[in-house]
Amino acid sequence: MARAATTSDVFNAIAEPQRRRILVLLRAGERPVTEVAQELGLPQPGASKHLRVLREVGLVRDRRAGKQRLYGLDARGLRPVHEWTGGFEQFWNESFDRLDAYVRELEQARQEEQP
Amino acid sequence: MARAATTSDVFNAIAEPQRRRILVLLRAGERPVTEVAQELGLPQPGASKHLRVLREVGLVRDRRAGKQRLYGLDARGLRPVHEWTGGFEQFWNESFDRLDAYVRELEQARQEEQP
DNA sequence: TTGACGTATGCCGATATCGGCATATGATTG
DNA sequence: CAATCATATGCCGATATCGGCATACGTCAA
Repeated sequence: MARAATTSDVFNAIAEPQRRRILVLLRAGERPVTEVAQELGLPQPGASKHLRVLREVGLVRDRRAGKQRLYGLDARGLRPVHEWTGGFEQFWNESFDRLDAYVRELEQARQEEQP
Repeated sequence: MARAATTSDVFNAIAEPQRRRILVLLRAGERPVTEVAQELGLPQPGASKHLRVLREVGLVRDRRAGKQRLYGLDARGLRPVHEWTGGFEQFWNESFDRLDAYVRELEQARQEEQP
């Protein structure tokens, strides 16, 4: 192993809790950094930085509105994530069965230990 | 800001490309570390470490099988991610509209600049 | 222009991360 | 028990990350 991917990809962008909160907040509509920071209880520079990351991966767009800069959601980038996880949907339920099978195997193995 | 969440949560676990590859591979069935490493072209220690992370967040289970230790998928943990992203589904399409609106705004603003 | 507001950036410290390598630990078989 | 195969760990280096703080930059209004 020798260092690999980091930020600048959607999976990483949403790995950060604060950024997830920001995205959720922006579902309610565009907002200037200040408001984001305030509503989430974040320092302004922090909010700014997170928004930068989100912008770089394309999850957020910004537009000037006079003195302010409004940030708005662009959720299209989340679709791949949704689809990727969706690829495991059939396993969510199956997992239980597998777990059962596994447990049953254990039981059996234990019984065979002391015949 | 002062340090926050890291690994040990599903979002972070799947932020790593290699780990995503491992999960996909395990959809095809249980495998010992060696096979995972081999099929993905990873060094064994590397594979072991990634599997450890995946195990810690519960995306993977392991069971002994004689000399080997078989790793199997437990996709249940991916469900929250799927659902979280699903919460933005309605915005995937809407985003286009917003983009259009945004572009239109720009046009208008530009025209107002040179009347 | 000067000021005032809104926002981004730079630098720092603390801490994780991932990969590579060597090696320890575990289990099985002879 | 020794040898062997399977797997996990430890340690390292390079690099990111996130947060905090101060401060630069940008834009508008008087």
